[in-house]
Amino acid sequence: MDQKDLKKAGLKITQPRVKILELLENSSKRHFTAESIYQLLLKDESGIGLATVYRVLTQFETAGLVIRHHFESGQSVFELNQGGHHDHIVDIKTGKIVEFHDEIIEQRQREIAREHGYKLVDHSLILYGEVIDTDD
Amino acid sequence: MDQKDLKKAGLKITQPRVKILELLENSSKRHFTAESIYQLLLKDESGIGLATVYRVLTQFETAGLVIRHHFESGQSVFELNQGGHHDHIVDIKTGKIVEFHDEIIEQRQREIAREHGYKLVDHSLILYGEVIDTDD
DNA sequence: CTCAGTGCAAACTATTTGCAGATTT
DNA sequence: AAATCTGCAAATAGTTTGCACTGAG
Repeated sequence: MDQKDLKKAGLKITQPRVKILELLENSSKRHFTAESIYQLLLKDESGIGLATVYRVLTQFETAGLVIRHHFESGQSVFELNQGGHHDHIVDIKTGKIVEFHDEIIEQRQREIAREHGYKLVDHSLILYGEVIDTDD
Repeated sequence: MDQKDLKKAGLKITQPRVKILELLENSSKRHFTAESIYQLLLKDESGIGLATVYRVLTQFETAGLVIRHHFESGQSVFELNQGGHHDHIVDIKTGKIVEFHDEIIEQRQREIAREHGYKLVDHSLILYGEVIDTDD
């Protein structure tokens, strides 16, 4: 079901695009920087350049296959778009990212936008947290 | 009440710091990029360099005088910290920024963090909206 | 007078782009 | 073969830093 998505987006099925898509789908992690993807590809000796990683990710973003986040880090973070919208909790100590979805907040955001005369088009919500007690 | 804050932060009272603080306090706008502050200073022929603007803003941020936001724009946006926490609505057409505060959302964020085993330390919420009809 | 602060240019980080050669269809 | 795509190096945007000089206390 990879290549379908690429074709649908009007993108040729090339080695870099397939490799990157596979990586996004089959990795245990869900969040990547362009650099981290580049590093993973290096191990595979695919010979794919960093510029290509950026180009492919941007194309994927445009095609709606991938979502780009702007966390405080300075680097963009990319994540496969699997439909269900969610927001993120970032562990300020470890950088670990947890996903969540909350209808109360979603609903309230729409109301607030409305109250100010706006239609909510998009939003970005990131919670920064610290683990509460973990003596494992 | 300018210089007090500077002293409290252990910063010498220099022309660039005073000028920038004044600008943040007395402008009709509340949100600035480093570049926009630099441009305003240019008009005053203060001879203050862009590097200094960045240095001063970073010092102000450390001192808690200023808050730095990371909107999608790629540029950091700075705002005078006047105590009351708030979040932002960004008009996707004009870039205009509206502030709001909502206790329901604030409360819910804490609960969600808790539910996931985190203590909420900070958060970033930005709504992107489109004006609903304005035939003025 | 001393040390923090500043301007300028150079350095850096993340990302984008031009171009000639390689790939997909 | 035609058009798209890629790798590399160079370009760009935003921000930071080294250093010799300036200015606040």
